[in-house]
Amino acid sequence: MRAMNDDQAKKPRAARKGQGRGVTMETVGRLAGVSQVTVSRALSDPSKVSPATLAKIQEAIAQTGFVPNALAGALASSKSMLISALVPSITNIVYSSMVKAFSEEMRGAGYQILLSETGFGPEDEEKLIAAHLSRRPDAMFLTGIHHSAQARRMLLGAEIPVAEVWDITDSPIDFCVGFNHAETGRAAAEYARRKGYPQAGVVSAGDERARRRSEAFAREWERIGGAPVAKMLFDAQASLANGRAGLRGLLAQGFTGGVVHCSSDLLAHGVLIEARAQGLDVPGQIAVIGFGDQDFAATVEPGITTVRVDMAAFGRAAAQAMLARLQGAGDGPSVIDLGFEIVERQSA
Amino acid sequence: MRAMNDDQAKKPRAARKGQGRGVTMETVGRLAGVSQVTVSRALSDPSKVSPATLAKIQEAIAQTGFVPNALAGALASSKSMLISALVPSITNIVYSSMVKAFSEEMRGAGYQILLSETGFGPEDEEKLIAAHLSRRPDAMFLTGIHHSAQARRMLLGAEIPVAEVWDITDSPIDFCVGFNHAETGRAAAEYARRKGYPQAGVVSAGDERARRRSEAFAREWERIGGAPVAKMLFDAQASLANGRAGLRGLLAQGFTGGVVHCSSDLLAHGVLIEARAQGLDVPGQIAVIGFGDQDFAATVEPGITTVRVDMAAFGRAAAQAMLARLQGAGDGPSVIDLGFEIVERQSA
DNA sequence: CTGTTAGCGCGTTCAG
DNA sequence: CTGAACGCGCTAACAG
Repeated sequence: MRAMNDDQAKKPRAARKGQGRGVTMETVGRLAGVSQVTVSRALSDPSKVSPATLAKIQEAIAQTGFVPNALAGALASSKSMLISALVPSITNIVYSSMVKAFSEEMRGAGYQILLSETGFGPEDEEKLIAAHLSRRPDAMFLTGIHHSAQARRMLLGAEIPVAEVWDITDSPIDFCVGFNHAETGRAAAEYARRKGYPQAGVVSAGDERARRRSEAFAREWERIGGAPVAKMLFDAQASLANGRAGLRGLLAQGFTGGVVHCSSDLLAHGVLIEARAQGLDVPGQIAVIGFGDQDFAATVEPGITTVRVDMAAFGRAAAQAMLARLQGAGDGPSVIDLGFEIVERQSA
Repeated sequence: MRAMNDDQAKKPRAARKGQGRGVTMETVGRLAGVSQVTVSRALSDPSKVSPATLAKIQEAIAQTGFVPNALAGALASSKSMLISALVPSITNIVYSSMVKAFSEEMRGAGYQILLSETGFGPEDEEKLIAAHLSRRPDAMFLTGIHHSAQARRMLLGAEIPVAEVWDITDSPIDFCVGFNHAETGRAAAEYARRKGYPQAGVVSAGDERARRRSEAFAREWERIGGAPVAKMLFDAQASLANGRAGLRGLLAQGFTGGVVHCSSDLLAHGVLIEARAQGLDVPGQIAVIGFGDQDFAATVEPGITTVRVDMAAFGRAAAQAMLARLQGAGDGPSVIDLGFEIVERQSA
């Protein structure tokens, strides 16, 4: 290991004192001619130290390249300034833009984010939660509202603010921010019925919330008089390729034309590409409704009619509510419904 | 704050003992009739404890909901099992897929990832590095090879493995894994020349490495006899909209047809969409070369000819080299060039 | 404004 | 196989 140029690699790190690392407040204090506590104070609240000693301390810090040990600080103060965040997937723009906004907001208040992917399904989420809690985060950001009983217990036991984002429920662990997924499906169905499409199909990715949106669409469509809905339900994540395959599958099921409700814009885009490849007119023969209003939805031709949800807003709202709790500003609302909006473009 | 139902919010956390939190190895030990060390041993190496006491300890843990305090553990052992990672943007699939692969690999070895976004440009990267180092990570994952002198010094002082990923250099801080960006531009230029396109244009996003690829393309194109290259250089991140605007810009500059080299597939896709919108034939009138081989590149019509780099492989390679160093397996290579490959499709 | 004294919860010796 | 003692680097009272 570079720079680990000791003879005995097994030797505890602490034995390598006096080198670049191992610079503590004690070291800095000695160099500045003050005690360790004074250094601590100078760092946490410079106004509690005289300008003269402050200067000496700062110089000593610069000379030694001292970097405070946040681990020790957290242990002593019971404040880690760490927020742990769990998302199904960081490569999915939907979640990454959510945590991005959340992180930026939290960083502004001095917090750092410990981020992990849970994959879909709460199996190993439990182990991840335990691993995260062992770092003693000051709060936790979770995606979705479905967590194992054991997970809930651990979270409650941790006695920290817990945000459940991207979905809402009446019984959050602590508080939740998001929107009603089923409602978006119903709204889309109503919109599509109004437009008078003869048939409807759904293409859905293999994620529980996506399914909930699709199911709601289909149920509502049929409830308000639509013909039975053709379905293509994938187990995999959404992708353009699945969108294309989705339309082909619908067609193979005897779907002859009408509206296709997709659980994401990515799938919708795939449907669009396949429709064009097959010479089908959009929205004349195939109309498409997506979900998410990702930036490409407005840019492709034809533009994708979709359900807009502001993921960045979710992240920000979660951060604000969390910060309020962290600052002990009482409990605040525990269900924050940010809603959604249907954006009409050319595809449906 | 939920569950923070003390009267005095100001009261130190430590004062709330005997509740759900504040369960320590001491607590567990008392319940199991053993000392704290024994609990520690039972957790770190069950074989060092008799089966009987092990069982009692496990029961006590289950009863109390004990979660080990990794902060204290790290402080005592100088091993945080934390890896810090810095990427320009987590919403960019290029980087997120890299860290995803990296994280999965590292998690397999028991490490967790502290992830932050640096944005582009090394200004605040420095502060972020300091913040991360204060958590005493066991190693660090950096994107790119351009870091301030101060940053380099801190990193060297930390005496931990440092991976610089996504680009290569002969003088890494510790080790780097990636490919030669300029080389991809040159290879693309050579490919395009061979295809006999009459003119060339570039559309580039505002990121230093993207620029390096574009510049190399233009220089090589002109060096091997091509006509002067038209350029559309954006300051912003790549997007479909910028791709469309890029082609419009090129056209406005008098570019009448030929090959367009894009710094990413996203831009290339935008160029494709704009070409179609303007009734331009691809690749007859406008040929397009992208970069990245993102999954949609093969799925759109026409398929995008692009430069494939395996980001997941970068993440994995970085993790493997890092783990080797973490396990003290000597230094290993310090420059890991994973190369790239031109993927020919219909767009050029 | 500054120093002293105690822990924070856990690993790591060293004895039994 | 188990326990006592000590220290990791820092914050939190309490004195001066």
